[in-house]
Amino acid sequence: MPDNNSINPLLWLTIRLGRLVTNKMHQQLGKEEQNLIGPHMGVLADLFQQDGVRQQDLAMSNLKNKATITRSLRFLEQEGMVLRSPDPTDGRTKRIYITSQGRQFFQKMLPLGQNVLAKAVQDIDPEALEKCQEVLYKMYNNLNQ
Amino acid sequence: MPDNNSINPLLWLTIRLGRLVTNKMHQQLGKEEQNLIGPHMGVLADLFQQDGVRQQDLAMSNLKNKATITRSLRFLEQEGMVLRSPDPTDGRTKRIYITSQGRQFFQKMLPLGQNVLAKAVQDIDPEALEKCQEVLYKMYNNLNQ
DNA sequence: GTGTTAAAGTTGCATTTGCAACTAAATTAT
DNA sequence: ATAATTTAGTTGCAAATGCAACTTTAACAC
Repeated sequence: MPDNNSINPLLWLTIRLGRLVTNKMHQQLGKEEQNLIGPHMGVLADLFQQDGVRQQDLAMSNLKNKATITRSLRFLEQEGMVLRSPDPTDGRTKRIYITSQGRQFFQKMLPLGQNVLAKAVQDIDPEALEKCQEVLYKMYNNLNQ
Repeated sequence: MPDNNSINPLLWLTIRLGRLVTNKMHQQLGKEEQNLIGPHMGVLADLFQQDGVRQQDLAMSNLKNKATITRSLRFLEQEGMVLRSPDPTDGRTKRIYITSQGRQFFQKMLPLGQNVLAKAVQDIDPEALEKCQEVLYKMYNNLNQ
């Protein structure tokens, strides 16, 4: 039976592990890169996987407010990492593209994620990890409706 | 073989799921409670489970900077949720206690977490969930060294 | 077609946050 | 014992964030 009078450990873990991974990723970055890109990494990561999207799309996938995305993109554009071009068929919309510089930069960051991952999964059965990932993915989809 | 040229889905999931759960918890709160306690909920949650701890302990378990904890506690103290009393044996340290008002308030919040949990885990095999939780716990401990 | 409603993005404002520098107290070295 | 180092907590500052209000454009109603 569910214990309604104490904190659920699964929710607690998702929140804290997410924060821990975020912090560790941030620590992996050098000082320059921390200031350069820290909190905007998620936006760049999304664009690395798919660009040409709208700011609203980035807001939803990043789970951040669209105003925050506006400012992240302004920053990333100043740094030459992304481009904003007006949508030809919808005057309200801007399509966001990652530049080759942005892509190169992000690619340099990928091994840092591998470092964090390696530490996170040490001594964990790969099959259990795979199953865990599937469950997390289901939880994500369940909640993100 | 590990794919070093793309974003690792497990890390991505931990970060995004944590953010999603945090957002959903926040949405569960009423307007008053959002302003009252939103980002300080984690501190109150920790104190609900164990109080009499130092601010530094709260910073570590919350994975936040100790300066942030200072300010969260100042806020929570003003709201009558916590007490700060000087440690009798160490003049640098303050011991933090949750008040009965704080405990009552947090207890009212617990069902909201159950709502989020119920949506998150729907249609997931309970045994798989249990295994997943164990893996997350291991990852947390691995990273938090 | 005109008027109404909805959507995409931006800005003002207040809050949260981390870092670095600081104070005060305890611990360690010598 | 005294000096140097470490630790707990606070504060100044700059950056990130969300909400609400706003502008501009599109979609819809009639």
